[in-house]
Amino acid sequence: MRQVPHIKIVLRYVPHIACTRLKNRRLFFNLSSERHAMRPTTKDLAKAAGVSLATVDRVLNKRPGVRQKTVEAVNEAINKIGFVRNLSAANLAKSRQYRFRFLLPRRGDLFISELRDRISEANTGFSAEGMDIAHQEISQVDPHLITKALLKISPEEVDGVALMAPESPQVRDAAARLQEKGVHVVHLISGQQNLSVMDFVGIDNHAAGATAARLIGRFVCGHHGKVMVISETMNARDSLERRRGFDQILTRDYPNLWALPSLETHGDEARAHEIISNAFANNSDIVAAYVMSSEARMPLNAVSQKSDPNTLTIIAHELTDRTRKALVTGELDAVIAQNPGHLVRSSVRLLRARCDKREIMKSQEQIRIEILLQENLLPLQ
Amino acid sequence: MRQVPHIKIVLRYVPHIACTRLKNRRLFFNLSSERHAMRPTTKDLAKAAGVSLATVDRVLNKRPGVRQKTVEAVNEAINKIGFVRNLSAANLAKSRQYRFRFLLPRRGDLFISELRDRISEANTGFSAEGMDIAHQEISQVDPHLITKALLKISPEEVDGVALMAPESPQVRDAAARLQEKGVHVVHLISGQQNLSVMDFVGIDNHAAGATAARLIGRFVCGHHGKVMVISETMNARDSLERRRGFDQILTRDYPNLWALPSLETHGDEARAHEIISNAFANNSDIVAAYVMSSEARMPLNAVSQKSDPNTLTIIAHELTDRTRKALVTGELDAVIAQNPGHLVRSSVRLLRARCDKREIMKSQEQIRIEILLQENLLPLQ
DNA sequence: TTGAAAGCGCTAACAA
DNA sequence: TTGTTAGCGCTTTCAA
Repeated sequence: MRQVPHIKIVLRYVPHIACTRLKNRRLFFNLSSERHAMRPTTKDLAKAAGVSLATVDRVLNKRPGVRQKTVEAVNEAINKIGFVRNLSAANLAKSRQYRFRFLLPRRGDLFISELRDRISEANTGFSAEGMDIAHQEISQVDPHLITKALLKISPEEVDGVALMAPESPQVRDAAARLQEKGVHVVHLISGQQNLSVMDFVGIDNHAAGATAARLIGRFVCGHHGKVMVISETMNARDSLERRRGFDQILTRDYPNLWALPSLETHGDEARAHEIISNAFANNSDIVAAYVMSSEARMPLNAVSQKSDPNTLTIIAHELTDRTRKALVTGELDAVIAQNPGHLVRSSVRLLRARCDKREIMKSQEQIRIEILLQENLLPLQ
Repeated sequence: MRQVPHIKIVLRYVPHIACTRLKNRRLFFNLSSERHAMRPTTKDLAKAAGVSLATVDRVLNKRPGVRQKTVEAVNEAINKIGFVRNLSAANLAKSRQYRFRFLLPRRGDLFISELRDRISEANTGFSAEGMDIAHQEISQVDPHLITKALLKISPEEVDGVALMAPESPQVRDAAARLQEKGVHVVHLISGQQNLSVMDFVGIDNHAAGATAARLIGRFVCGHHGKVMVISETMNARDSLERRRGFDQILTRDYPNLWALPSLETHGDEARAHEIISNAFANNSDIVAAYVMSSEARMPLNAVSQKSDPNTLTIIAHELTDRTRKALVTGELDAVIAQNPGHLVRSSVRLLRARCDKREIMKSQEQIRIEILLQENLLPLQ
């Protein structure tokens, strides 16, 4: 604790002593001629390196047109004086605006609408940081239509796209072309993961399937029987991966259980009821059901109508009003979820990092596979 | 898509067309005399409201000294022109620096060191936003010492404190006095939750205990037997709440299980071994163990030494190197965790919001109760 | 109760 | 290859 000289002057500069204000500290330290506690600025850095502000800026932003020797001198000075750039100042000076678009499937149910809500929330939350975030729905019936929607996007209007669409060669090409035009693309939830250079935001689907199998295996308690697996479609890479992960654990660790071939609802209510009824009719010993797709409403309705949820172990994906209710009533035994808010914010951070040519903390952007039971549901979420 | 007049001029202003730059847009729109797409600034707002910049600022920051009528005029103008303040500019102009301190127990093991790592990570990550984050260890043997440590903190050196310490009247008083001095305080992990006006960052411990009971109940599969409950101490409010939540679910839903009285290790390795050995000696029918405290290493070692983890269902708290390994080998059946990175970042956001007198999004700051199995562990974390 | 004006630290157009 | 300089949008001091 240092003595503050001329305390009245200091106080005069501090109308609301809530948090430290550098300006005061500047004054304070100038008076006591101790400047070390202030954070060095580009100006200090320029002085320390013996160059101009412009050169410092060039080095900091890795812009070309600086001699290697000068670059080194600046970098040395950075370490020496412990310079940390002020992001607020940089953002202000750049006056950047980031326009990001989320492309979501038009045919979506509860989970998509959850996502939409998080997107508009993100738009509100990030708008003070110069972001303009919106979503747009695209038809998913034909990869061609997705491609068309992608090609319509121009770098003059959009800086980044988060695409939620099933993988296909056409879509992949269109996304690549978009990137070349200067519009950054991340794949959201579905689409390729780890495979391409493009970023993927979503859970590891193989692990998610494995988690489902583990929960079912443990919850079923050694009973022998069949496990129903229900998906919207098995054409999507994410469904395939979930199924692979599921089968791997089930066959290895639970010989008492036998997983039936995947039932595909195609998002059609009537069809869902029909194929699920049939499965129950043809298999009297179904002890569990795994609802694999992100829209659980229809399959869940069909399963619950045809069976006793108290004796059947049911696991579904994603937390929506429907699955939350099912969890609370005991209709569902567990939900495996990826947090929509996290998905959206992670996409935004990734796109922004790409725009700024910044590296991202991969580990912080990993989307966790959440296991939700009745007991660990958060009251508000 | 509008036609851009004088495209060459525009291009000249856009050396790296990575993301939109407002400046160009300004130029662009000025040329085509369409200004509506630009985000209004305080200047625009001042003009629209017919007042000066200073007055606008006073209204925006809810500072006193403005006539009610003027306030209303400005607020109307905000809605009319759709003004959204630029946070970067505000931060820059304020040159604020936030100094936050995490006070952690000195006697901590793996989980505390995990927290420490996240704190220094946060310090790196947030330093570009003018934050200076550090941690400090305090002895927890005597509430008096915690109180003393709290009272030593001065608002001239610290803007906010995240306190991880068991609740006690003395500590509560000291924290309150600190707040009065202008140092904001949040309680981290332990300490009061919901009870006081002070913010709490951590999981709902009652729900966490209930989750543990549910998992044990389901994993044990109807076998009859006793459940061992191990804690560091039962003097802490968080342990009590976990125990309450645990008992509630176990007695209500699993009459086949009987929870033994809590064993208290007091963080002592020898004692842990002794009391756990005794418990096994006195109860031949223990089918599960719940390690309730955040440091699971010692209890886990003791339990594993005295029993066969393959037949015993074990649940512990927090993801550390030890529990991660235990999960992978099957020694542990599940881990109930609160993410240390989230805890730290949430504390920082809360403290910052308090410094800025901003409201926070309660729902976004809720710490989730994670259930971790072998299958949903993230590769890097 | 209000307003004018000088910055905050960084960026980028332009000059050299 | 480097430097000078005018802002970016907001805050705050001081004067009125």
